Amino acid sequence: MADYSNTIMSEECHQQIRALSDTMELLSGKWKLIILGTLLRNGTMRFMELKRTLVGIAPKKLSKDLQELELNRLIRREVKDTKPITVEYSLTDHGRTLETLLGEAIEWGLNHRKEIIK
Amino acid sequence: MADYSNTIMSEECHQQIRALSDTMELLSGKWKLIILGTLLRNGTMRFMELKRTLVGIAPKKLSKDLQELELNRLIRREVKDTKPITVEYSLTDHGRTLETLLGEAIEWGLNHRKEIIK
DNA sequence: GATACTAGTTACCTTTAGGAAACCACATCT
DNA sequence: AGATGTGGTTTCCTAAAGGTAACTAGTATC
Repeated sequence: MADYSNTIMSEECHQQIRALSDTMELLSGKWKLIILGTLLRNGTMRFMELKRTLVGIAPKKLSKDLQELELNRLIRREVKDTKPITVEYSLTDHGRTLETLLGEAIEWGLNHRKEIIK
Repeated sequence: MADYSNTIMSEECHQQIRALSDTMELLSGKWKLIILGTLLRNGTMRFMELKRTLVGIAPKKLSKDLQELELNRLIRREVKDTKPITVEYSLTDHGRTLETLLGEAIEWGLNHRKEIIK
């Protein structure tokens, strides 16, 4: 998406910006972080469980975000042979590696609020 | 902006989500991270210096993003009494506290690329 | 007086993100 | 046969993000 190839800087710097953009793009949007956070806390959840927990999300959005997260191997989608069929979503090991980063982003956000209020 | 007040979860969890949303909202967008990164590397820069370095950015966008970053006290705007007047932008101390977080986001992004390729 | 550099602003247009409502196939329950 | 629950998809619409181009005001230079 973002292409800064014309931007004046070193190759190493370009790599870093690309990595940063990757990370941001993956987590950007109104619901992705909430979905990840919810799965991080609750473990495995079904589609309708997620929909009921994330009050206000449209099924279309939930479906689309889950697909994107799955494509990026942050979550796993498993169709269970129950009747009616249920679909379980859970974090992958790779998805769980986000936990520390998110923790620090939360810390920074809390601190930022203090900075802005004062 | 984002309001998850209906979402089913504890108050503490709400605070964390708010903090995370704050952080993300601040850094989201096509250019903000690049602007911050550029100022982090180069120190103080003028408007036109930034515009020339960030090849492709429209002056309108640069101006708007700089205003937002200034409102959030991540950068400082100083009008110099030169002729013609010049305007210098630089990170605040608070802005510099982002460095470690960005560093980890870069690390995660690099690792994520390896994970996706394999 | 025309040109150019400073730091922007304004008006207009396109693209993307996201929401609302309806619908689908399949299965069970009554 | 009709209602309900599963996990979605489709269509339509609105709002926000971002790009393009032209324009401004002030100063200095040719």
